[in-house]
Formats: sequence, structure tokens, C-alpha cells
Amino acid sequence: MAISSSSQEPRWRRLPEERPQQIIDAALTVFGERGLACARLEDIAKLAGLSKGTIYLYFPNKEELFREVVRHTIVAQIERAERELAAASKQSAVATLEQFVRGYWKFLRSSTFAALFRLIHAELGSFPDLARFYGREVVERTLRLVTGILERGLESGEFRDIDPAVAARMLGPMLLMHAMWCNHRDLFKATANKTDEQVLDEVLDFYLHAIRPAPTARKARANERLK
Amino acid sequence: MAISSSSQEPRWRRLPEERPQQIIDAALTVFGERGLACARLEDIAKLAGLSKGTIYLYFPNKEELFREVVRHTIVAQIERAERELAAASKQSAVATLEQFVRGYWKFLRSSTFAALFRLIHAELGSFPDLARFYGREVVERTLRLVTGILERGLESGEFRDIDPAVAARMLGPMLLMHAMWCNHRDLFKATANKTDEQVLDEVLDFYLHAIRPAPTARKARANERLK
Amino acid sequence: MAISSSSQEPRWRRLPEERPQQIIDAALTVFGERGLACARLEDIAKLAGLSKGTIYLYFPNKEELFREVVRHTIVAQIERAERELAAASKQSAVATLEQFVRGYWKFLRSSTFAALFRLIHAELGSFPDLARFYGREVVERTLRLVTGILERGLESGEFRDIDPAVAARMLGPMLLMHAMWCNHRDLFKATANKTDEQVLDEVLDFYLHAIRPAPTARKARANERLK
Amino acid sequence: MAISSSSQEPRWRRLPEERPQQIIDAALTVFGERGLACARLEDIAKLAGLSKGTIYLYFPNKEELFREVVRHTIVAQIERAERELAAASKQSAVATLEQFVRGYWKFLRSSTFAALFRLIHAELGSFPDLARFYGREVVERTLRLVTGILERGLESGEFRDIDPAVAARMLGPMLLMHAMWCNHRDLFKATANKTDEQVLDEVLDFYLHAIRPAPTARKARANERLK
DNA sequence: TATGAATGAGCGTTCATTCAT
DNA sequence: TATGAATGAACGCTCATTCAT
Repeated sequence: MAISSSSQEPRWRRLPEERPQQIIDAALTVFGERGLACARLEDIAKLAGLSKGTIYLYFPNKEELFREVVRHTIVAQIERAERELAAASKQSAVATLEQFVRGYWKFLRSSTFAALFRLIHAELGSFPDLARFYGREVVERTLRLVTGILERGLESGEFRDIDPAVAARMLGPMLLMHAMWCNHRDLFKATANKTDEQVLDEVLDFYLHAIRPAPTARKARANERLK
Repeated sequence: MAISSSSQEPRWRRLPEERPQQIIDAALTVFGERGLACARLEDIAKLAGLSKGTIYLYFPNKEELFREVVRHTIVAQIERAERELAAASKQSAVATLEQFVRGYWKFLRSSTFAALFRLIHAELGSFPDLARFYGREVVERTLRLVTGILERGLESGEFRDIDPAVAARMLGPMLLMHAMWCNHRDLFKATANKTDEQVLDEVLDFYLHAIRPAPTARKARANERLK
Repeated sequence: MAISSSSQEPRWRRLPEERPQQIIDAALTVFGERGLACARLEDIAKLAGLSKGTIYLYFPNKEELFREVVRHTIVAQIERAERELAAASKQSAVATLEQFVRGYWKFLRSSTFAALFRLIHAELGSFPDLARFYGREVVERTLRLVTGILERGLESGEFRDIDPAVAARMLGPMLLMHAMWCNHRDLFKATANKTDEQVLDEVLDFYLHAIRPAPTARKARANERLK
Repeated sequence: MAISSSSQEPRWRRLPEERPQQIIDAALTVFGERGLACARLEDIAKLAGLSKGTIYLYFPNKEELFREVVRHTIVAQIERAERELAAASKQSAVATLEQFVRGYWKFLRSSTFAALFRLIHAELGSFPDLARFYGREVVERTLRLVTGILERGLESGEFRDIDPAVAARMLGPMLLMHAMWCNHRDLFKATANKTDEQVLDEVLDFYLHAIRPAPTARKARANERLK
């Protein structure tokens, strides 16, 4: 868990302009560990290296700070993801998909995501606006992105004839939950003695199997020829 | 603390032997809506039609009530699931799988599960014992069950040659997350205009595609030969 | 500490008429140990072998029970003391005094007194009527009694010419506090390695020294005559 | 916890460095009036001119506040007593004793002592550490002090041949209980129509009588000569 | 008469929020 | 800007008291 951004970017003086970011970082950590209700402003302040009152110079209250933490973190992740994908060279749909999956997996395994996921499921019932924001900006956006890749693969014949919007919906859940299992290897034997690499490959392999155009068929024939 | 009140707590009250169950039900609802910290004992009591103090006749404190709610609900679900499956007649692996999936889906769409899921992800960081219990009794148990079905299908040639333990891990995530999306159709357009039936069929279809033994391949060749 | 009178007088059946006494005994014990505020009616009931509600059949509430405990215990002690003294044969004032002191000492060393003393000093600020009752029936009554003995000794020449009401006031404090020290030998080294017998003798000896009619004077004159 | 705030708790507040003392003073009063259990933090706060929560900035909880009140008050008294006695010029043992007694009497008649005594006897059963502290630092310390004076008087022939440790034990009880009677002149007729001065003189006179070397003898002879 | 389940007022304690410095 | 002492509303928990049985 990062204590504050300041420690990671000591090339800038600790300007007052960094203050909100410092606070948001600390808040994400503490909210993520304790939940909204149990997180004490004092702990956030301490982690941010500030005093309690200072938080109120930048955020009107705890709830609004929470909103900002969620919104800000989500936006940051989206931007990061888009930057990464924009930098991706044009390749086959399979390769693009794999690249996306690997980037996504890295995010899913980060502490930032762990905290975010916990908060989203724990508190979003009480924050419908955040919930909507999350649904629109994260879930749907990601689904659209994957759908796009799948459509490309469909056209190129890399994938079988399947509704790409439907197939897109299957990927996230598998990645997400496997990442959670990997986050808690002590609790779930299922992934206990596998490396991240193995787990990710298993998911990817399974998913490609499901969307490839009778790949086994081709392999089967290929194998037959080898005999 | 008792998991089922009837067997272990005969020391309790006169007529209403269901008091603990009443309280647990109300508590699951309120905890599920508000989270452990924000749930007020008074609200739970009111929902159970009791007064605040009465809860303390049956549970030593809020935290222990929470533990009981989680444990009890989990156990009840396990028992329900086992009863259902025990009643299942022997069929093909595919049919058994489908039956399991439909039962599981019904559970995932219940408000009980919604509350449980929220609580588990929101609070289990602070309750390692419950987390372990959940990992062992729910996740692993379910995985073992699915693995068993897959193994049977493997032997019978219904499924392709895949590690059944790995394949088993792929099913839950897809069902779970689709159920969540269906629980919040207002938030996620992805499932907004589909019925539960459709969504479930999509998942099932996708999953079977991923584990079927290149049926299209063999069939395809068979068909070719017939021409 | 007595648990209930019933255990000590098994020759009577446990009649309902004993109930109030049972409760008062138990209450004195619990009140004495915990104080009025911290004593729980439930503990008193348990100690009396009854259930909580039953107490309310005999006493209107906790406070009134407390009043009864104090009044009743005080009255019982007074009666006991008067019975003892009435039975005393007429003797010299010194002998009577010594007899009184020994009886009083025994009472001061009893657990009944320990509890009573604690209650009186802890709670009597809030019970002016009890305080007045205590002042009148215990303190003044005892002082009058001692004063009477001293007056007799004065007339008989056993004691020096001192205001008997004043001298009477000196006795109780010494006995009482020494008894308390003996009740807590672990806390006060002063009496740690002395027996009750020794301590009591020291007090008696000191007191008699203070009120004896210059016995040394008489001896001195006697000695002078011998010269 | 600090006994004197100035030395050990410099981490506290800004201007009002006396906050802990304010609170302790108020607490001594309220505890003294109501006892530990019945004293409401809110009342203490009100009396100290603060709000409930503020107390928790200086003391972790009610019980610890109580401990501090007792410890702090005892220590303050000890220091006061030692200061007074250190200032005492060397005099005859009788004069020193009288000086000590008058100082002690003033303390015993103070409201501070009244509260302290009540608390000590009411609650110390539940605070063995405080009880030990009290036994050691107050009772034994005072006894040692008086014993010292008596020893001096013994050597100088001012007092009769008596175990000074035993004689020392007799003084406190008489003073203490007479002070209590004077504290409640409404309850005890014994001291109702006497001034403090008179009562104290009576005790002192009685005590000196008991330890003087056959003073009556000398007086007796003197009286005889006057005839 | 006796029980003990149920009640709810009361209080200790926490912590978001304010504000004087 | 920044601080942290002060506030007081809120809530968990206890237990005297009631009452249906």
C-alpha cells in the first residue's frame, strides 16, 4: 500500500497542489482496509502526513471524500488503460486480446483494485450515483472494448461465430475472480500452488477455447496428419 | 454460538423458539443493506419485531451476531444445495451440470446471496476465521462438486480433455457476476434487456462450448464424409 | 459470606415466610461486595436461590431493598448486642467494659459488619434517612451504652475524673479501625504479624491506661509511704 | 497515567495546561458525592466546564480517570503533609505531635478527605492496586511518622514506656472518626454542640493522657499540696 | 407464588466536524 | 494554510423493572 504519492515522486517539492492527491491516496488505502464507516479521518490524515483538520480544507466531509476517492481512482485507471491500449500496435485480435488480458490482470492484482472492489461492493448500495458511474465508466466501457476486439477477430475468422457482446461478458468475471483468489491464496486452496502466470494462462486458454472456431477440429486434423 | 438454533441452544425462551432465527433473518437484511458498521442494532430489532435489548438475550454482541448471521446463512445454503443435489437422479454429466447450474443461479439471484456476497467482500478482511470458513465450506466445496461432475463427463466422453479442477474454476465466476449484473439491471446495460433465462442460457452455452470435445470438429468431418 | 440462611437452619422447611430474610441476606452479601449501583438484582436472586422477578414480590424496587437490608441488619445487630449485654452479670465497670469490647470486636470482625460499614460510608450520602437512622440507632446508642459503663466506673472510682461522654467517643474509633486493619492484613503491615487477640489487648490496654485514675499516682503515694 | 500533569504529559493541549487538573478536581467532587458507578461522565464534564468528549482527550476511560483521581489526590496530600512537616522547627515531642495532629485534623476536615475516604472504602475492593497504594503510602507512611515522634518523646522522657508503633496506631482512628462526626454534625449528636476546637482538644488531651508518664501522679501530688 | 423473556431508559465511548490560534 | 483541542450526536450495551405464563 502506498503511503503517499510524495514518497514516490520526490522530484517535485511537496506542493500544496499535491495535497488532494496525497489525501486521496491515503483515503483509498484506509477506506480499502476498513470500509467507509470504520475508516477514521484521523488515520487517513496520519497516513497522508497531515492533520485531521487539513482534510476539511480540501474535502467538505467524509462522504464527499469517499466519492472523490472512488471517482478519481476509477478515472485514473481508465486513463491508464486507454493509454496502454492506445500504445498497442495493431496485431491479430488474439494477440490484442491477450495483451489486454495481461494488462487487465495486472490491474486486477494491484492493491488499488483490491481496495476499489471492496469499496464498490461494500458501499455502492448507499451511493447510487457512484454505482451508476461505475457501471457506465468501468463495466460497460470495458465490455465495449472487449467487444470491439472480439468483433475484429470475428471478421478475421480468428473467432467462432458468437455474439461478441455476449462473449465479452464472459471474460471479466473469470479474470476478476481468479485475481481475487490469487489475492488470497491462503484462503483458497484452488490457486494455492499455482503461480499467477499459470492461473492467467489457464483462464486465457479456457477463454480462447470457448471462442475459437472449432480449434480442436483443426488441431485434430493436424494431429491426424502427423500420424 | 449455534449455527442452527434448534440443535444447540435449548436453553432459550419459551414459546418463540424461533427468536434466534427471526433475529438472524432481520440482521442479514440490515447488515446486507448497510454493512456491519452502519447497521444499527435498533433497526435489526425493529425489523425482527423486537426491542434492542432482546437481541442481547440471544447474542452476546453485535460482532458475534454478525458471525452467526454469516455462518448460519452459509450453512443453510450448503444444506439446501446438498439436499437438492442428493435428490437429483443420475443423468448424463451435461444434464447434471445444467441442473446444478440452474439451482446455483437461483441462489445467486436471491436476496440472501446478494446480502451475503456484500458482507463477505466488505467485512471478511476483519474476520479471518469467517473468511477461512467461507473459503473452505463454500468456494472449495462448490469447486469440488463441479469438479466431480466434470470428471464424470470426462470419463463418459461428454467433455474434452481438460483439467476438471481448472475448468471447474471457470464456471462460478461467470454465473456469479452475471447474476450480479442481473441483480442491478438498472446499473448495467449489458443485461438490461435480457431475461434471466436468456442470460443463463448464454452462460451455459458459452461454458459448454469451452469444455465440449471438439464436437463440431468430429461432427464436421462426419458430415463431410456423409456428403 | 453466607449464601442464604436456609443452608444454616435446615431444621425449618424453606417456608415462604423466610423468603424476605433469604433475599436480605443475599442482598447484604452482594451489596457489600459490589456496592449498591454495581450489585445486579440477578446476582442477588441467584445467591438467594430465587429468580429475579421473585424479589419484586417482596420488595418494591432495588433502592427499597437496599434500605431494608441496611435497616434490618442494623436492627438485628442492635438486638443481638442488647441480648448479649442483658445476659451479662453485674460486675465491675472494667470487667463490663472488657466484656462489651470483646463482643463489639467480634462484631466488627464479622463479614456482616464489613459489608455494612462499606455500604454506610459508600451510599449513605444518598440516603439521608438511613444515615439519620444509623447515627441515632447505632452510633449514639452505642455511645450511650459505653457512657453508662464509664459513669458506673467513675462512681466506683475505677476510672479517673473524665467526662464519660467524651471518653466513650474514643473507644469505638480505635476498635473499629483496628478491626478494619485486621480485616485487611494483606494491605496493612501494621497488624500483619499480630493475632486478633494481641491487637485487641493492645487497644484495651491503651484505652484503660487513658481512663484509669492515675493508678501510678496511688502507687506513687503508696511508695512514698513505704519510705 | 500521570500523577502530576505538568511533568509527564507535555503532549497535551495548548493554553489550558490545567485541563487534567480541572478534570481531576471535578471528578473527585462527583465521584465523592455519587461513587464511581453513579457518577456520570457528563456531570464531571459539566462541573469542569467541559464537554463529555473532552475528558477522553486526557483519560482513556472512566475507570482510569478514577484511578488517577485517587492516586493524584493521595500524592498531593502526601506532598502537602511532607512540606508542612519539613517546615516544622525542632521542638519537644509533645509540641511536634500537637502540630502534626492539628495539621492532620485540618486535612481530615477538608472536603477532599471526605471524598477520598468515601471512595477508598466504597470502591477499593475492586481496585486492589489502589488499595495497596493507599495502605503503603498513606496508612503506613503516616504511622511511621507518628511512631518517629513518639520514639523521640520516649527517649526524652516525655512519654511513658509504651511500644511507639502500637501507640501510633491509636491516634489516627480517634482523629479520623471524630473528624467524620464533625463532618456530619447533623447526624451525630455527640459532637453537635461542640466546636472543632473543643473536639480536637478532647482527643488530644485523651491521647496525651494515655501516653504520658504517669502525669496524673505528679498532678495528684500537686493537688494534694494545694489542699 | 414464581418464573424469566422482554423492554427501554440510561450511560460510556467514539469520532466526524468545527474553530480559535 | 495548517493545526489539534473541543464538541456533541450517535450508538452499543446493561440491567432494573414488568408481565404473560
